[in-house]
Amino acid sequence: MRLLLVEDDARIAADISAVLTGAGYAVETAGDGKEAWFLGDTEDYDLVVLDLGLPGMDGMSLLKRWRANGRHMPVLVLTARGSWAERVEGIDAGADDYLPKPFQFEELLARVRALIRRSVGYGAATIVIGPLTIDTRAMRVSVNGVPQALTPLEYRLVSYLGHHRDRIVPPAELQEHLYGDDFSRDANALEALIARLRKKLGAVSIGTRRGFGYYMGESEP
Amino acid sequence: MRLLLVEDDARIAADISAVLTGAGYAVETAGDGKEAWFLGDTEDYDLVVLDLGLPGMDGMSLLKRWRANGRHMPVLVLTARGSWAERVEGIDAGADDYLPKPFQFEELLARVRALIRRSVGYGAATIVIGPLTIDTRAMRVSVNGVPQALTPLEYRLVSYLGHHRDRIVPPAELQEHLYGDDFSRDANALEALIARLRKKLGAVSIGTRRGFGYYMGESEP
DNA sequence: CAGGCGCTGTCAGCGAATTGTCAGCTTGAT
DNA sequence: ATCAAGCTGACAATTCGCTGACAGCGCCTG
Repeated sequence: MRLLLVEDDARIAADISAVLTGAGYAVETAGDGKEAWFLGDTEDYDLVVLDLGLPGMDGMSLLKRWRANGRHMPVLVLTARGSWAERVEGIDAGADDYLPKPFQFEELLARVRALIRRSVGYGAATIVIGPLTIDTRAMRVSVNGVPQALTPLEYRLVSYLGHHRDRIVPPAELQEHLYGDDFSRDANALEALIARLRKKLGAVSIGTRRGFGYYMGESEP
Repeated sequence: MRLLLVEDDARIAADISAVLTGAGYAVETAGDGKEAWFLGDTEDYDLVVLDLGLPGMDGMSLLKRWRANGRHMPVLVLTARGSWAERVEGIDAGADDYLPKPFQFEELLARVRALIRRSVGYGAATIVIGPLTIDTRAMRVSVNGVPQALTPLEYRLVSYLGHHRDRIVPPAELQEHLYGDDFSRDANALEALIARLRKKLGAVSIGTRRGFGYYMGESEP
């Protein structure tokens, strides 16, 4: 799961980012409205956490412009001023949920989970592919009912492939979702990761189409 | 996805073309305004990348004339002079997005993706030619509903011919698309590739017009 | 603070799929 | 009939992806 965090206060951004990263999400941060606009308009995120009252561009108009451009990702709005009028305006603008500051990180996580579940699984919090089961709520994976201990990166990988089942995912896309914009990684890092994952899940789980990418589920020609 | 790149500087054109091709688009290049006008007016592109300041015909009037002729494909304008007045004029003329030079290729790709997504809305981009179906999103090809295992190069070849159906494509153009500027390859490499592809797809699929080139679909003189 | 441990990136080597090359053959045009 | 363009099968070279080992890093524990 790939998240965009829009927050101008660097200190707060770092805290929230740490919490979300710790929960297994790939988090990218935008510090001002312009950057947020560009990222949200051009990249694919599974969810946006948006703080109102940004420098550069008002958070509310940012949201409106995304929606006007047909961007439908769920947006969780953080606001210090939880007035009723603002809530209405925000929902009009296309916000999916509100969280008044200050808040507990627990609650942030719960709402993030709820929004993602609502948008990706049509209510279903588990993905089943053959003998493999991915519980996106508990972030656990089991094979033939036997729970597997996956590392955070491994989980993000199965999760992404699971959400895009029956589709060939190019390595570049996986890199982007796993590592964000960080281009420092060797291409081999991904291959090593996949090798470890296959060892844990059993060879049947992740398929390769040489020259194209990886997939889970039915995609064999 | 089929793109037209209008750029007079051959060196820059080659670079951009390579990047876009690498991202999976079928790219054609026009080096001057007249050629661009002709191609943009007669062929169907999913997006045009237009550099202003061309010889032969001003990019801005080119754009205006396309729009006047009812061509609605998205246009991404590249400009060295990102002045406010010019932006306004460009948007008036029908540009969908601006990218000031110099730019990172990453950013170009992101904007191209965004424009295409906005215009087609992730529509199922499948090309059907007789018994042959090309799913450009899943990068899969099937004959009479039976999926075929194609190698990356083979796929790029059918994809290109599919995008240019009913048109004779000269071997040189195919070479350029498949291999870029890399002239090291023997001319026979392409013929060998086509032979392998025909074997997989059935002989009916790719036609030869001796002395002119290859084609898919109908091509009676 | 030292030591241990789990996670992940890097490296090097291997095997296999993909693709280029070659030589000879077929086909179509003049 | 002749010749060049194009086709094809075999083979070689190259590239791609996989794997096991190792090392650096951060985190936890004692």
